[in-house]
Amino acid sequence: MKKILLIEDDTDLYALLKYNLEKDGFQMVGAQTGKGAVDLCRRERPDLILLDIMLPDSDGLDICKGIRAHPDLAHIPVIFLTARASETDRIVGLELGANDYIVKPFFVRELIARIKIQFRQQAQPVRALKSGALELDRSSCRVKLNSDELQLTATEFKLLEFLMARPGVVFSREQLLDSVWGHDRAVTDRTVDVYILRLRQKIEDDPANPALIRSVRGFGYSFNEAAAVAPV
Amino acid sequence: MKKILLIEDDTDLYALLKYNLEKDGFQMVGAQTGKGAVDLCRRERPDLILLDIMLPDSDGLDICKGIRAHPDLAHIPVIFLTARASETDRIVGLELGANDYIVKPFFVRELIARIKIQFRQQAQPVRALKSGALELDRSSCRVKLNSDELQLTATEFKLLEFLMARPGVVFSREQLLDSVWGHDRAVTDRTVDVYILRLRQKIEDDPANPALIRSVRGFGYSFNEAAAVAPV
DNA sequence: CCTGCCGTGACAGTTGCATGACAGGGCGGT
DNA sequence: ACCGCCCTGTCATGCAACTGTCACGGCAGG
Repeated sequence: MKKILLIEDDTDLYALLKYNLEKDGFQMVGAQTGKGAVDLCRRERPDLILLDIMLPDSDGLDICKGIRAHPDLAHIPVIFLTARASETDRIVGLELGANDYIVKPFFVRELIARIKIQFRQQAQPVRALKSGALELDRSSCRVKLNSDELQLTATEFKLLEFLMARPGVVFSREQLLDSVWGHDRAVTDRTVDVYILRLRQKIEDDPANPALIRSVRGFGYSFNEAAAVAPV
Repeated sequence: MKKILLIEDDTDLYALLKYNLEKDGFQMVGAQTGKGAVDLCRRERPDLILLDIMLPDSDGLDICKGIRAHPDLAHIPVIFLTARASETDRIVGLELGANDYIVKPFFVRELIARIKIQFRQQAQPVRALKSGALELDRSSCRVKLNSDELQLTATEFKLLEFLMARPGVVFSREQLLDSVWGHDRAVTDRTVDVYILRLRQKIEDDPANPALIRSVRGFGYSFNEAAAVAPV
């Protein structure tokens, strides 16, 4: 869950945002004053900061500068919320290191969408498939079974990746050839059998009694969706 | 220099933006129609896309969807430029994968500031990369192995930097050529092999048994994420 | 029982990668 | 402007691993 620090002196707006953002699943911490905002930030380590520029006791721009100057906090996205709509204000705010600049009044849902953009950009592109003891990591092209790394060939990997991404769905040999081998390849459909065999020998505890890759006589093969919840 | 793709049918606005952005040091390519925008993108490989939503022949939202669906283009930031200011339009645009949504009329300088934010976020804040005995310093372009400085050529450095910044992730030769050499270079993919070889000869204790740069047969190469915690 | 589908082992052919050598060219020094 | 060095990119080669096919046998279902 992402933690958002909200610094806004307007009580009504503060409550409105807190309510809506919590409803959207964010954890909210906040202050209605700018004093000690950088310290608060150091303590709370939020994932994002919503910052009013015009605060009664201090300037949001200075707070932003302070955050950007702090090496441990500099990476945290800052979104300005402000009534200052002039061109100069916008430029100054954006060039000061803010990640977005939203002019009041604004739509709450647009704010939420813009917050999510900040998180989306941080999102790790780790794309892993997991099913019980079997783990497949697309980015590193590694497959683990009970934390032991398996040595799969390229075709074996692509076939397993395709099946694991669609658990429970049965694919004919022709479909697998199209999707894994490529439409242009002229390959016998029995080739699929052989690769299923090789995969089973590597990933199944008992290749003769396959628990992960299911043969569907007359149709093809599928990755067993129940494998994830299979008892020991 | 950053390359920006501008898709905007309004001739005046097109010219205005092209002029101002080029004055700011960006390389501009563009189209005044949405037809074949994704293909254009694949050819040009821009660093950012400015996209009008309402085009005479197609929908900017669809173009954005097409770009996000293409694995090689999905990472490119997209900024919508549009006269559609309603809440729903904004939300749809932002949730479709756009990185920003700017409502016409807008300030050109604000647009430029927002473009720069996209590039700022891409910039790696990490000055130094470290993995076990290997250290790479971006600012000084130096690489040390066990505190001994290595003499790397420019291409070797860029390749190592790219791989070390993304440990564990496997990249195809084509991706490496795109990212390290530049997509416009006409270079054989075997060139990558040679540079991997040269890097290994310099950074690996035993180049024949590489511990840092991993070959993934059929896929490409990756920097070994386990290298940092490798036992003695 | 019989037909057709599937599992399995072996094998020839092909691909992919590591490596050494080499020509062209850019860049710095003079 | 000239020269030379080092970088750059390509090629040829050899080896190891992977790929795809076949043939045989077993099993399931009708």
